[in-house]
Amino acid sequence: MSAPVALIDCNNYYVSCERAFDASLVGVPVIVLSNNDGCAIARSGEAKALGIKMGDPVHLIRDKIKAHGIRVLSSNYALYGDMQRRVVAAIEPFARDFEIYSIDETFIDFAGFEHLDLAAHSRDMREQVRQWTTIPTCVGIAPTKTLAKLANAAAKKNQLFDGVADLRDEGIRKWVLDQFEVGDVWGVGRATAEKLAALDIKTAGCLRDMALKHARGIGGVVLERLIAELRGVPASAIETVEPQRKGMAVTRSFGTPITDLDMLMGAVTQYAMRAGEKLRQHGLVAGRLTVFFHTNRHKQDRPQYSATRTLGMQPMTNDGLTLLAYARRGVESAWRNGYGITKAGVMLEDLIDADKRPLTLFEENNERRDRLMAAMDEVNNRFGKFKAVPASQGFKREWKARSDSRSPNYTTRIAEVPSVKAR
DNA sequence: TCTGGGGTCCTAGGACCC
DNA sequence: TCTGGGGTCCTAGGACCC
Repeated sequence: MSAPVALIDCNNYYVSCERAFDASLVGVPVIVLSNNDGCAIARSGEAKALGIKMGDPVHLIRDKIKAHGIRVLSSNYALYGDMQRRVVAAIEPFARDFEIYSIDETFIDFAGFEHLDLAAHSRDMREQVRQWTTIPTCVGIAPTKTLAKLANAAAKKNQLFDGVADLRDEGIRKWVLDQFEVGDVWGVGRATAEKLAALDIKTAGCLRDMALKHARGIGGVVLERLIAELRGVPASAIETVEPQRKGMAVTRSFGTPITDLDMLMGAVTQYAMRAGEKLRQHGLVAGRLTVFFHTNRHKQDRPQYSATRTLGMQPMTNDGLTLLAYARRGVESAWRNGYGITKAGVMLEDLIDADKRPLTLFEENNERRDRLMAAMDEVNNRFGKFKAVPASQGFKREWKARSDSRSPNYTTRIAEVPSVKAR
């Protein structure tokens, strides 16, 4: 049998982070909203029990929120990102190697740990995370990542497991696989689940037993690999080094629709500058920029317009003002009067390390510009976002996303650190 | 009034080459 | 009747994930 892997996953992560600093949120239904306060992207157990679904638009559940006194919070990514560091620090001593898979999930390589009682070991790990961060977690152990995902889901769903499910045992594995729907399997989305259902493949157990050749026709190599994993044959390794990123994006919905070119330029200016900041943070340059904007697709009775412009950038760059110039060009060429634009974004592709950047013929010396960017980064880091901006960003930012009930930056801004009062 | 943001991977098809 | 056979590279779009 292949070496065991585990997945440790934080329960209701964003809500749990908020609860770590606000005891009044414990024991009551809580939801955390997406950017722009649009829909529910995290729910406490109590909120789930009230029937709030992942992604429910908040304006459609107003009645429920009111009737049950559900606490509603805007998302606070600075807090969640910082808490993740603490969670990972607690996990680290328990693992030989690990892969941070998402903001609330970490895969663990337990190769060489087989002599331990891994369930007990995992319970100790959960306890460590809880002690350091108050955040509750579940752990799934299995021979493959896909099975570890299912094990984790089983640990969350079934009290019997007491937070840690080990699917290395064939009998338990079979029992669990027959309990989960095919759409619950990691990598099976709605489209594939529908195709499989038409073939009467409805549970994870059925999917495991599907003929590989048949699977290839339905879901390509992806589904084929997934079935191998369900059978206990690893098709995806634990990636312990962070892979080079392929793209980077800054996109936002607007608090109110934009009908004016200058105002759209204001938003796009901010996104391009922010994209440049992200490039510099990661020590990268980009060779291609895409700018897009569109109307509200949920309002089909209104005039719709959607535009995308992709521009090659030579030389490759991470200079904010250069990115901005490309983005402006794209927006100008695509703009049409008479539409209410509700979302726009800047995306960067062809990323490489800044020090591997190919030099082009007759390239100018960029030292002054590099210093300007470094100075802007410094100002914005020290004094807060958007303190140093190009004039085209404007000062009003009327299109700014809503974020009406964001919690304080308890751990990342000194002025917002909670204080303990002596009595 | 009102529906997120940021990623990855795969596939099909076109352009181009020998 | 009938119009090569590979390759590579690039792009757009779909599907999926958290």
